[in-house]
Amino acid sequence: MRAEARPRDRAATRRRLLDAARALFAEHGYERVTVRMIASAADANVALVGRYFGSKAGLFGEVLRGEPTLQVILEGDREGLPRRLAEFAALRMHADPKSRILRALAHSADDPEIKELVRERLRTAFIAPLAEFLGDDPDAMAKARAAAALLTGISNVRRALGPEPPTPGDVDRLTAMFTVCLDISGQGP
Amino acid sequence: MRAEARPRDRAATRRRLLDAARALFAEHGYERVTVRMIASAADANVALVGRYFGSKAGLFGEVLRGEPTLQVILEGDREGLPRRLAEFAALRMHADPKSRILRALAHSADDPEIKELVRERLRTAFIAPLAEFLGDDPDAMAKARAAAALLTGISNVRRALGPEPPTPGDVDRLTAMFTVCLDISGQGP
DNA sequence: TCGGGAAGTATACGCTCGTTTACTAGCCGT
DNA sequence: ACGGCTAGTAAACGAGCGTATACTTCCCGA
Repeated sequence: MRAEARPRDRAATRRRLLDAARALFAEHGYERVTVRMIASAADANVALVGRYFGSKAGLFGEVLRGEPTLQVILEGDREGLPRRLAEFAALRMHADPKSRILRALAHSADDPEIKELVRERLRTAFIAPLAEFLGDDPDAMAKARAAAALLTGISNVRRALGPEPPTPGDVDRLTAMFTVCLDISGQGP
Repeated sequence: MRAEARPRDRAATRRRLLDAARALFAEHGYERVTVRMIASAADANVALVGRYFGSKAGLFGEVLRGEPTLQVILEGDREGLPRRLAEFAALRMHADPKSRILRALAHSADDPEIKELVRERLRTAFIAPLAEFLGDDPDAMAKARAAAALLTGISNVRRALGPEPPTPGDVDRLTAMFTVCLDISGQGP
């Protein structure tokens, strides 16, 4: 199949590889994805991964760098934050392809280079913004860490046990957990 | 070195392999551990893994089967459970070699056979006992799942960001999170 | 004592991985 | 129109993986 050839376009091919890598890394994590899988999904040649991104790790790094942060969830009132986090964790994190990168964070390699990329990403995209949102609370970092633990843990369990759709009760429970985690007293409806 | 030979003892060798596998799987997860690493750590020959356990997956399954459940933590009063869980998550889970297997659960393969082993283990060793402890609450399963999510997530974050020793405040925060998660009203000192 | 079975060993097989190299083919300015 | 930069390709490399096989070494009971 694929009878007709594609025009030769470095930028477009690079983007196709990046998109394919983003989807696959989010779905399976770093180690379970091969450069051949990425190239195949992008309908490109394997060698181009090396050519355009240096290496598989370089490509992974660029994927991480391009992923959105938690900024969207943080925009809004303080009282509603726990529920926004809970809804993100229960509903959006797995459905929205732009948010699934957190799954990859949860089960990636202990290859030092990759580990450093993941660490940096988890800090700058999640914990640091959340801590900043919490203000000058001296425990802000610890609270953000605990929230990150809950968020990634939800991803783990859903992955291991099956992605059954969460009930409203589940979202309420997660909301309560985020509330006490972040020490936010106000409670939504 | 190792100048003198060991007596030939099938049972002992098997046990050494099992112990080495348990430690390594707990430390690195299923995929990052090779049968050669296990054999080397056990000071045994690679082929014996296949001989005694059938395959790497078979060995992994036997490791999981031999791991203790949460039973020890569940023994005790209902009000103290959240704190026992929090202390386990913050302190014992990473220090006690007998408990570290939960780390492996968090970042293991999506090879179907391994995935099923992990799923089964997570259910029978953690979620099911915890749900049973909670009584005939119709939400018991959902609560246990959320608790499992928090527990494995803590492992993730500690692994990714570094295992800095948790502060008493961290344990208090986790206690509060487990409390609202399991909907246990009583609060310890 | 000595032969057979079992414990343990060395090694090779087939495969997949990330990466690299040598090559082909298309476009564009002159 | 054509030569040269460049996107894209095919294939191979070396390493590491799980596994299987043929072999050696040891012990113990007849």
